[in-house]
Amino acid sequence: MENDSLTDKLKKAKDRFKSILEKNKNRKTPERFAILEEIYLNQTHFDAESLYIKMKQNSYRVSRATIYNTLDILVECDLVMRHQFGNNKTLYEKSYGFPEHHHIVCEQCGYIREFTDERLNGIVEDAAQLPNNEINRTALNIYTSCLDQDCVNLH
Amino acid sequence: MENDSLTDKLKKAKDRFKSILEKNKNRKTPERFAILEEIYLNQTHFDAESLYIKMKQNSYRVSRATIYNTLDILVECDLVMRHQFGNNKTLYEKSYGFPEHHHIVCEQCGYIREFTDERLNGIVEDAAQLPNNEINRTALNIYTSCLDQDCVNLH
DNA sequence: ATAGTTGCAAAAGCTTTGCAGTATG
DNA sequence: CATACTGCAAAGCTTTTGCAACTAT
Repeated sequence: MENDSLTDKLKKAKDRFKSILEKNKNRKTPERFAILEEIYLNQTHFDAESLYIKMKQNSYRVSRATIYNTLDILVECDLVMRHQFGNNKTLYEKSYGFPEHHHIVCEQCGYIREFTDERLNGIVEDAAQLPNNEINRTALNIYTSCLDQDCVNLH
Repeated sequence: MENDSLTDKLKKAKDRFKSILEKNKNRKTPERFAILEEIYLNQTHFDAESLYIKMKQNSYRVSRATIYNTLDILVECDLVMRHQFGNNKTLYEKSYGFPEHHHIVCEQCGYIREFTDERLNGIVEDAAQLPNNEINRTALNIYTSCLDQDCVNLH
């Protein structure tokens, strides 16, 4: 599934969303699917406001309230991940059908790179050994600075 | 130094703060040292507002603006670390003289545990290998849920 | 003396909430 | 046709900013 095209991934995400909404007796409104589509056909690491603006530009009129509400649901459904990279801004990222990964964030220009490392699993499992707990998610963020002046242009 | 008493650590933190302020030609105001003292003699993982309230309760009157300003400086001086544990709140933690560690955060009750793992260093070094970058800090956060109802009481 | 700091209050930025109207099941 | 959902605007929270008054050097 990780080799699917963008539209394949969108389709699978929609199917998942549909079935979870049905299971939970939530309504399958056009707004919810339009938001999911906007997210899955576009770039990763976005904030709520940019998503709002982008949908307005695409002539799809949704309110901010619906954006926030739907993002909450999508996170709950494991279709979207919520991140915080140290600047008091919440960023989101499509996640269903994409491999788990971690982030390297430049504190100067905000550029975000992704990486994976198998060894992390062992660390996390060992660390979280405590009765009555279950791991929901793990975030490993590496914050860097560019050594050159023109940080933004380098990436 | 990691075996020093709280007051020893405070003293060393004050010395460091003093010398960095002098080096940068910043003023050594009583407010700045009062805030440092409040932080170093108290519990870890606090937010700006609680610090503000606590100082007011201790009859030390500082403005919120000074709290935020001083926290910025303390972070810059490596005397305090800034954290975000996924709930849009910035938490701070005294750090000078305390071993580096990572966090396990219960998403239900907010309880925070700390852990260390030597193996992480290798992962971080391998991940961040890119010219013109330098690592400022690394945050590994494990988010959990309690499986029991009375989550808060269990910890 | 002078410029860095403080305090206060206003403003900014992001997110949540209340409510009237709408549309899904 | 009942009620979950949407849109809008207001409110809430945390953090930042502007400016006059103060004080460390």
